[in-house]
Amino acid sequence: MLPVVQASVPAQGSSIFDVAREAGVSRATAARALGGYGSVSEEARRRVEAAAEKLGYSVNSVARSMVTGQTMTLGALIADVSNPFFARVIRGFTDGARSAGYDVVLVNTDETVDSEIHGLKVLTEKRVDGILVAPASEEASEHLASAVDHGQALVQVDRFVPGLDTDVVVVNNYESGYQAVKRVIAIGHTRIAAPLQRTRGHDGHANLISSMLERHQGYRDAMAEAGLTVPSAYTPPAHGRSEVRTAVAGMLNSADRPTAVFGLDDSFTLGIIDAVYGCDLVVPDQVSIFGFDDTEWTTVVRPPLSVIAQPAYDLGTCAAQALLHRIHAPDAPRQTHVLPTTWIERGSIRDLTRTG
Amino acid sequence: MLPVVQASVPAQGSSIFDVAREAGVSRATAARALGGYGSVSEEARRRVEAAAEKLGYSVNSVARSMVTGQTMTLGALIADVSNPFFARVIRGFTDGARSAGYDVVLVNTDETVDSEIHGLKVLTEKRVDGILVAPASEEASEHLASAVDHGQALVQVDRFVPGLDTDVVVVNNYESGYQAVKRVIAIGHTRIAAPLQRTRGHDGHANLISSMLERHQGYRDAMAEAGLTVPSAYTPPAHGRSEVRTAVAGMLNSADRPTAVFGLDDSFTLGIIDAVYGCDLVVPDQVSIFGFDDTEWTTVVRPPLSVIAQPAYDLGTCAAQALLHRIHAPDAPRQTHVLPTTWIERGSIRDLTRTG
DNA sequence: CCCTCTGTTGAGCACGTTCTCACTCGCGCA
DNA sequence: TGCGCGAGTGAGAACGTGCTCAACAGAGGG
Repeated sequence: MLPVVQASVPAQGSSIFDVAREAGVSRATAARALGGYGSVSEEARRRVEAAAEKLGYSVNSVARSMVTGQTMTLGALIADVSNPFFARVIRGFTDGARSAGYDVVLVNTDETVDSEIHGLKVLTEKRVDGILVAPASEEASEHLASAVDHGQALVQVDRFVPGLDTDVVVVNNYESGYQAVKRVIAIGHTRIAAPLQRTRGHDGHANLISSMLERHQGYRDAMAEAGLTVPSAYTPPAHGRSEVRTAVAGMLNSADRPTAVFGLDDSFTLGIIDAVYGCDLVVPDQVSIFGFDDTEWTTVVRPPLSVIAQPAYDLGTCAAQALLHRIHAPDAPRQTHVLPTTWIERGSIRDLTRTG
Repeated sequence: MLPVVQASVPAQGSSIFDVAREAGVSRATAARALGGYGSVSEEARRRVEAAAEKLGYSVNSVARSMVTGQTMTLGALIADVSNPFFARVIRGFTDGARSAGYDVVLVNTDETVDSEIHGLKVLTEKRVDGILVAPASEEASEHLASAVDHGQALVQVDRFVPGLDTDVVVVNNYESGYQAVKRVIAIGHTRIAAPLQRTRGHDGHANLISSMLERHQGYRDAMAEAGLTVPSAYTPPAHGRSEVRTAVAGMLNSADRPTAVFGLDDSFTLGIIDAVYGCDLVVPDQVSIFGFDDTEWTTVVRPPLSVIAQPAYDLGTCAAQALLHRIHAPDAPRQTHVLPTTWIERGSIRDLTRTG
């Protein structure tokens, strides 16, 4: 009877102990050869490398993390990856992390505080080295403050909780909204609408999002500065594309129809376009539209859409850099990075100062 | 001089040992109380829970993984999260994983074999319990085969490497392309174009992607079956929106202009629309367009776009389920899940059998 | 009184790695 | 010969957890 030949590549993976035995050296020597530290003879190094190759050895990062105290992993707590804006932020974040040898665990919160709390707990237990967060609420943020107190490296992106002592990476939402509306006023518009993000707090929390609030505040200040009043019907609270569609359809059918509508984000702008088409209105002749965030589709609608473009990818890379810097220097002063937006004039806004 | 009071919540986090000491019990008892196994007296349980609360104790998942051998983490090796299709797949995948207590590490490959190899290596070292992969190439896949041989749980999504022994979750790409083109032929079109995905192999690999190939094969078979010849100018190889735009603009300006153009994916369809607009052609009067994948913008272009909709989110959840099942039952027979697509008729295809 | 059974507890091993410490050996120099 | 020195090596600690094993106390039955 032939002896059973042991499989050269065990299913459960081989440890450095197996490599050492195969190479005929101790664990310490094998570790030195593979880890590239200490001093190892040329002969031993060759044998260890051959053994590792033969056994298909793969370092166990989990065990390494036990010793080093770092997981080389970052966490990302965002609303929804399938939202194109966050998708680009995440892409930038993973690229920035990866170039420094870090990987990213992704958690979606759907703007829900409960999910954010649970996600934060899981990421903490997984001992990620840092966390990117787009906070779900300005109000309910004790869990984030607690994480910061425990020394967790945190960076807030897109929006931020006032008073939370972390690095922040945002665009100038207030100024962008203010300037865009000012431009639209300058070409003769006086009736400008801007649906407001509706707070939805099934858990009793307000869910105020600073970025949306600031954009809207910029809009209101530009209106007020020009001496224009904003009827409350122009700022209906809504959540998501279909609610915006309904709300905007209502105001477009009213006697006091706005001449321009401002979409605070991608989904709002889509809802506004839906409503305009539903009311059979012509853009920009009968109603002008402008939005926040320049997604891929803004050039395939007719007329192409004028937008405030924000550098979503760069927000992600910048956040990664800030976070890695924080991990490296925990006590360095917190920084707020404000990235510039770009006004892209296309053809969706009518110039009312020109006749015809 | 006042004695220095030790911080109640140490920055580097407390272990179960600290909790046990605080509660005045042994590590084993504290572990039992917190882990909910074995038997612990009511008194001890209360003291341990109070101590854990006071110290802000958080289980160390890394150490737990050392013992249990599982990380409760899955990996995702996809081309690009900022691609809306993959963003939705990933959302479905993370949702499916999360509902079973798993988290997801995200790695982008940009359809590059080198990145895929490196990403697979990292995920393996991190000892993820399973990996979702949208293979970058049919040809260069030894690394994937090797992972399967080593017992790594793998599921292929959107596309697959023939002969690779894993679960597969796809849509019926061939049939979808075939049926769509057959419909278009049925309403009188004979000159139908479909730009082909260009293989870009800077590393010498072919980078053939089965999903794109199958859609295109369906198109060619439908054409052949109707006795229609496809000039090579109708299937220019291109990569990405701008290359497609250029290629399609060329054929639209030629004498042998197609009456309909089929976009094999989201970015192709966008490029086709770019070209049509650039040539000042009217859709569908002068040229018809239909595409694969129903993204959010397909209803805001005029006319709204007729598409083959695919359940991207469901692909993700289905892949998560398949992967979790595989982890639980490593030797169960491999399955291929084919999810249905939906033909959505909107208004971007002209019926040539009707006059006017 | 002794024995058994049950509830509760603590000691200690294992996971796989990184890294420190101590040891051996060969060589050069006083 | 004795000593120091450096290269190379192995033993072993540490990280924090899950879990097994043995011990111990108290209750209850014979």
